[in-house]
Amino acid sequence: MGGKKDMMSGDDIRNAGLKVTLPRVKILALLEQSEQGHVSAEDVYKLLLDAGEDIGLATIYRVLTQFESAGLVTRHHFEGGQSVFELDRGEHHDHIVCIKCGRVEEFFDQMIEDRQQEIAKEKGFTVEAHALTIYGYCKNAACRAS
Amino acid sequence: MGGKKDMMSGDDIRNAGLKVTLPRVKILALLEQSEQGHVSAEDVYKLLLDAGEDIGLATIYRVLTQFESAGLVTRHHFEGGQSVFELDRGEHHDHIVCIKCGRVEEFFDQMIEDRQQEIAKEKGFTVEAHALTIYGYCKNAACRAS
DNA sequence: CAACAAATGAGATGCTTTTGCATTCTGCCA
DNA sequence: TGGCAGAATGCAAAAGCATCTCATTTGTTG
Ligand SMILES: [Mn+2]
Ligand SMILES: [Mn+2]
Ligand SMILES: [Zn+2]
Ligand SMILES: [Zn+2]
Repeated sequence: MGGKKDMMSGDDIRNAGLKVTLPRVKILALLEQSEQGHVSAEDVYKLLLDAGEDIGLATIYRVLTQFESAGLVTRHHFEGGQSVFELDRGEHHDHIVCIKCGRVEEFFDQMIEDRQQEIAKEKGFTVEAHALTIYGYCKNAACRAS
Repeated sequence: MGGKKDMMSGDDIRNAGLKVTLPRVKILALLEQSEQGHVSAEDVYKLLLDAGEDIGLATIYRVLTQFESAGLVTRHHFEGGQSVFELDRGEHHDHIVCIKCGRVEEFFDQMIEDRQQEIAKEKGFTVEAHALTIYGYCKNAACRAS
């Protein structure tokens, strides 16, 4: 349960019951190689354009949503309007985001995970998901000057 | 730091550097008495209409945003499109939301708060804010049937 | 390689939130 | 208390993000 995975391929697309099309392959590859790992649909659109792939924004949204349903991709709702996507490598984690430069770092803390379960139990809830995002200034010099 | 506050009034509006207008008074009163405590701008709009106050939706958004800047109100970005607002009574807390009926409960856990600080420190971040929301099914019978 | 279903692109559309502007209201002072 | 300047409001238009429609193109399978 929740194993690792390093490389996504056309097989993953096929296994999701989707046709292996050029847009899907390119989008998956981009997520794979993406510097930051956390990108908006528009980021994907522009990065692909830079790479010479003119794929419609509507298709990007559609594909990302399909990938999400298939469990290949995770969607986050950080502050700032646009949804942010990242490849789902099977290991849950939460995020800490720099509100100055946008840098995103990941973390996983079992203690926090456990406490959430306990809190939910106390309140009679069954946990399906959770979103924890810390916002602050990263160590970057330029981000320090508040 | 972070004291309690039970009743908001025109003074709070004035102290925020805002004129005490009917829309502002009504919106603040509604948040004060609101059943659920967590309402969208449209909720506010409709509830006020029901109460016979026809205040423009644009004004509601403007006022809520101003209240937020003034620290009278907190805005949350739960899943589901609309922003959710609540009166800021000065005591930080996080939320657990039923994805079936929408019920929102609040909790505060010092252990989770502390761990976040530690994690941020490890990563060289200065924490400015955080958002933790647990999603699941509440104890309500109708919400149990997954 | 034909045939058909699935997928794509471009633009329309939907929804939430913000903004521009003419009109109305508040707070303040004479 | 009356009047004024600036602030606030309402309405409609616009903006931002995401989804949908539909004609056309592209995988996939036999
Ligand atoms: Mn991540
Ligand atoms: Mn709350
Ligand atoms: Zn930074
Ligand atoms: Zn419920």
